[in-house]
Amino acid sequence: MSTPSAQTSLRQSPAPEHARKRLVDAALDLFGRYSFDGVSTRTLARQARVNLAAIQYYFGSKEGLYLAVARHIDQRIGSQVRPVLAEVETALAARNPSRDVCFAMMCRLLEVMIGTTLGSIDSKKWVGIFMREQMEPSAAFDILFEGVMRPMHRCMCRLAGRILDVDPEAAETKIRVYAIMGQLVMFHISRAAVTRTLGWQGFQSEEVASIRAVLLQNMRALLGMEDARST
Amino acid sequence: MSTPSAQTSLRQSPAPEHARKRLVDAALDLFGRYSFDGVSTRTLARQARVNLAAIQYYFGSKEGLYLAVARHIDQRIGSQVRPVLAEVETALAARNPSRDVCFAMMCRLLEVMIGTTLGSIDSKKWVGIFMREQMEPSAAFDILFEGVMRPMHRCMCRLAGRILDVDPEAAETKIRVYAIMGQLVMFHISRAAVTRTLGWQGFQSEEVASIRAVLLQNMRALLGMEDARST
DNA sequence: GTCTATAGTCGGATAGAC
DNA sequence: GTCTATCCGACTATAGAC
Repeated sequence: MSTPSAQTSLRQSPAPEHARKRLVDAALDLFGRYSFDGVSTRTLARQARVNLAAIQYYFGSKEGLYLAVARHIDQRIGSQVRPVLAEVETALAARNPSRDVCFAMMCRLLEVMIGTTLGSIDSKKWVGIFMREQMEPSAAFDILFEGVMRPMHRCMCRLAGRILDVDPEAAETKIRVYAIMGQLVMFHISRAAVTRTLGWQGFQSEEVASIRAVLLQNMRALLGMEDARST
Repeated sequence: MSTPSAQTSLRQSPAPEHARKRLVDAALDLFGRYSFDGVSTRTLARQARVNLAAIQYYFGSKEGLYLAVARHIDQRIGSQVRPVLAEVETALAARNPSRDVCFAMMCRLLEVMIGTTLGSIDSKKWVGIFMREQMEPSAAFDILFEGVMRPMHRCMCRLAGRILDVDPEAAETKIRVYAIMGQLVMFHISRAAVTRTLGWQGFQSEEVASIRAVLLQNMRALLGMEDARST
């Protein structure tokens, strides 16, 4: 839309030459909702409003398109997450942050995770792909795991290590951090169950706020930070 | 095997007339690993060592087989879970159990969940179906949700309500219980990530014990039961 | 770069013999 | 109840015009 590539008047194709981008967008949506096997190349091409042959032309195969989507997710989410992680790592390396500061950073990471997932409108698309890769890893798993999940987990382990005064590399620490992350993951995985149980229509800002409040409260409890808490 | 239906000698088919059961077993395994769309009827028939037409004959369609699998899971898991839930409900209704007793029952429910999932050998099969239905509900979701998940969640909410002295029907209580459940769900969903991070080969009894220990510890923290805890 | 047409394969389902 | 053979639609991928 920003590049006026065609001087001719209106064509049939709404966005000239951006077939590649439109394919990735459509694939992100459709793969996220219905899984790789659940979407046909015809459906992808139709939703992207490109020709069927464009998938082979740009990505070599349906699987190539899927991997392009994984890289897209990694870039999109990574660009939001990695700066924050770098900040925390710097703080951990340079200074010797106090327990309270580490806890604050831990909460910040949780906020980032909530913000990029539950809080984001288009999160439902990539979260579906992300979760499915967790359950049934393909070549895309490495991209997503190494790019986003492992750095986040490692960073949280270091913070938890300082807060709890335990070895961040210990198996128990890693498990505890996974358990913490699991609380958030639950609301993605079991979205249908949660909304049905609570009579929600979906995850609007109010519902997300309720979840965030519980998760922050739980973070405090799980890291032994509760000094004078009311329940 | 128990019904000697054929008086003839050994046939090609290893189990006479139990085509139906073998199809459900194969479908449980294959659907659990590869999802509904990821498995063809030919693959199903081959693994079940039945004829291709048997799927239509016994279940009407591939989808019919899938629903039969969902009912099978509901029966199989329900038979283990529902008696415990009934026990807890009875205890809650009849007596007025103390906080400690409620906490013990809460831990018991967690143990049941771990035992039927992480602790069970063939759990990986049905857990995959269960989780996929959570993400992408189909007609099978109602069977699994109403049969197993909702009763479990409701029961845990009642216990949590007494332990925390809050309304078991309150949205916050429901969310807190979902968060608790999420800790366990995480280790199913992110099995690949967890094993890779921890250098595990899978979830053997030792690994499950590590997870159980953390989850029980967290349960204590999340329900405010920590009187004199070290960490 | 974009399109049509089609190759070649595999999918779920069915008919009808036994 | 079980099997073979087959229909027919849908699939991914490709060839080649423009």
